[in-house]
Amino acid sequence: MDLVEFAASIKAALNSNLSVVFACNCVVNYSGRAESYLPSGDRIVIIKPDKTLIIHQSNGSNPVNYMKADTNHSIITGKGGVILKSTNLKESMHTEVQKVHFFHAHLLNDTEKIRIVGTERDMANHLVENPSLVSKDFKPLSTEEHTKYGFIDVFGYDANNNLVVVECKRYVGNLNAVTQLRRYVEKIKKAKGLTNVKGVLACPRISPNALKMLTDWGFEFVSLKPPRYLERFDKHQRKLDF
Amino acid sequence: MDLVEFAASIKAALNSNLSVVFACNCVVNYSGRAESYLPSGDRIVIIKPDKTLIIHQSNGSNPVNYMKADTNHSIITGKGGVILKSTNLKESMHTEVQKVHFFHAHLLNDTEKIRIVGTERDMANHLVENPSLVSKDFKPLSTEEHTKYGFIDVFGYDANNNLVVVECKRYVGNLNAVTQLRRYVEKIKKAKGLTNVKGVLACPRISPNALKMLTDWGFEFVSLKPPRYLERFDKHQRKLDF
DNA sequence: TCGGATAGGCGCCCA
DNA sequence: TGGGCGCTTATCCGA
Repeated sequence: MDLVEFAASIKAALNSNLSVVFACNCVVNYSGRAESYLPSGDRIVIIKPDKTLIIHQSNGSNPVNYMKADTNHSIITGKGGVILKSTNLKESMHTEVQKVHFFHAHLLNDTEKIRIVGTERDMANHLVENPSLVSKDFKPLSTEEHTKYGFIDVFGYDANNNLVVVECKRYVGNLNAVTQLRRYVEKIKKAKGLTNVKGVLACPRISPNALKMLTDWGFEFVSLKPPRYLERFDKHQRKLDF
Repeated sequence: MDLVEFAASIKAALNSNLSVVFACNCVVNYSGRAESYLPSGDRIVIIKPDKTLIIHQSNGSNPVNYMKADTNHSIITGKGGVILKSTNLKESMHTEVQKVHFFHAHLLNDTEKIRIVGTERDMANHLVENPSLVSKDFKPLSTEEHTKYGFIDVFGYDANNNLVVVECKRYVGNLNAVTQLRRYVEKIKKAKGLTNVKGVLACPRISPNALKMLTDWGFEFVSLKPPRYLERFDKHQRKLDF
């Protein structure tokens, strides 16, 4: 497809709610929350009906350049090529298109949303249903994250009526997770005027540095994996293989 | 393109280092770090030469499903449709393709890397070159992040030879930034046996809660925007408009 | 809209 | 390879 046809096609598509997909040789400049410059090369460009623009190089799962939804896109044709000019309130991007490898504009019908299981919230609910995973004497009170004491994953008491704060992490517990737990414990101590508040970090495993900081601060580590209710699908699928 | 042709085309493309781009109606199942299920709908699918797979719905800048680089992709054809089976060491994904709207496999030549200005590191360098932005008497020592005391943005002394630790944030300083700064200051105090170590959080602005915690801990807020050396490009481009 | 926190975060650097 | 952390983080959720 030549640049003249490209300019006409993309102009038409941008006035619809089609999804635009093309590959081209281009130069990209961005100015907004930062500044960036990407010299000439072949990339894949997608403009979605919500006016999100993403530009992908041939590696990695993140776009090299992008503009968020509700961006205005316009086409400027000149002797130097075609420029896709994308602007919103705080940012602007210029994509100088030199050569178009292919172009498609297609209506995508999709009303579905992804369902994900195995999040931090799922871990918290799992702990409330199985309090012995925290400790023999743990009595959970709530998973209400937005208490007035902060956004705490699980909250409860031990046998001596000491408050227990549990922070869940899906993956490896690190220094940040420990400081977060510490912040919650201190907040509750101050708010309630208590000196004995237990802190528990529940995650599949924990980094050595984080474990040291955790024990230095008198907190506990509980090994816990996120629940995986759908794990059967893989086996199920295998049965359906043709 | 019918499913038979699609199966043959994608098989051929997967054995090359072409970038594969297609739109289709599909159902996606994922199992790995979590589990997910995405019912039938039209999406854009990209498989890159590095074997990254991304699936995009018609909104937002992130893929709804994805597999990272170095994933193995295979095609299974059956009476129910074509299944793209993607697996790596810890994860698996099944994309059941029901209908193909378009398909492209293209060689993308791109050796360029993006250059970004206005990062946190740029802020740190800017402070070293303009120490008075921190305070009248600030004498910067280094921007070496990976000291044995932690990954500290800027490090220096004040007029009384007190150590000063500066943490930079590109955007709004929040509770997490303050706890991070606090962790660094405490680590240095302990390691060096000091009682007077200053902590400075440098960012464009700061949330009220974070400011309270910052001052409670005796730290300081310095208002600082990330430097934007390339800001002229936009004006420059405007001159070049045809 | 802002603030706080998660994410199947990703990607980069360094020990 | 794993830990630590920035990111034009994006996205969600509650106040």
